[in-house]
Amino acid sequence: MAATLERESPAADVHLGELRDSLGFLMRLGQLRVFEDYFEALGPYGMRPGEFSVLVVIGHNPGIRQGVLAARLMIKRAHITKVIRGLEDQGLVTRRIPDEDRRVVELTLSRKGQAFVAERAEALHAFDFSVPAGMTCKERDQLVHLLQKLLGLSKGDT
Amino acid sequence: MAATLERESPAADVHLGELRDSLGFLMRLGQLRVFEDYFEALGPYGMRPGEFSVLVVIGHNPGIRQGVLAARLMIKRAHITKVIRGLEDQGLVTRRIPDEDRRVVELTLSRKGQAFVAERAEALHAFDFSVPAGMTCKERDQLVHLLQKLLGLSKGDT
DNA sequence: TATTGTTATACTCTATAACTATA
DNA sequence: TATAGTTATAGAGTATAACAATA
Repeated sequence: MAATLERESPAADVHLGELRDSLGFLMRLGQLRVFEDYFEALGPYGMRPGEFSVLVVIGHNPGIRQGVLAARLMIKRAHITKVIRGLEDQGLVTRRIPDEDRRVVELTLSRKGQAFVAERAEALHAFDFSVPAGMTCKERDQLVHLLQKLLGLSKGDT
Repeated sequence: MAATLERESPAADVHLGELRDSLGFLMRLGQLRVFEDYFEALGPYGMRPGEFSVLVVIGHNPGIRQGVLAARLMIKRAHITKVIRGLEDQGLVTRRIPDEDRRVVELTLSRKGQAFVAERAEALHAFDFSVPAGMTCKERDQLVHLLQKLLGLSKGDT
């Protein structure tokens, strides 16, 4: 009963047909499922997945250019602008326009941003090491590994 | 160059830190990646993933109740109402309120809806059997299998 | 009272294109 | 001319709560 947020109907025996083997369909539903668990575990900490991943990546790449960040996170340029401004307004992120190329924006975590991430790192870590219902720990690791391959992260850098 | 829709920056060597092993993060990016391929392959056919999966499931479950459909597809009741009305306006779906329980709505594909799905089934099938760049066919199947486990579809019905 | 679906509202995310300033 | 970022606008998707009809 903790599986779905809104399980007012028994969706048990529904025939999915070809969707049952569709990677796109399974990825979509799988993401919803995992995010459900994510919000259950981390919602109280006031972190939304998208924004938090932006903070983590900036934290690991001080001075990263906004466009590079957007490309890596598959966020559109027009959208990342809004996200970054939001984080800047909260005092979590610092923008800097370097003299070498005054078109680009370099991003860094502020003291407050570093603290914000640090405070939530443990909860995120705990969640990431939890095992989804119905899977073994080994299967979870295998899933993570295959997703890394799908995304071309297998032997790339951390 | 076919990988990302908007690759205006070399997002190559970005450090992801703990995100690299985060199931939620990987599922989110993975879904975006797969949907990118999906739109590239099936966009011309005028199918959006969400709506199309609704049609396929109704096709495989004639007379399915709206609430059951929503629960299975993890769509909120308030949202499925709009989706179904849109499909009804296009003449693809038929709604029926049975006399046994006049609260519920039973959904069926119209002739036109059946044709719509049939016309696109082959393209979908071809896409679902394609292998994402960087993966072997075996790895793709393994990924599908693990996602089915994550979603509790392993031994359930079709 | 509980259930099913609907309506209304607001917010997030995405998509697109036009714009600026810099190179 | 090309690039990096911004702005504006529209649309899709989602979340929430209040509501009507029916059970």
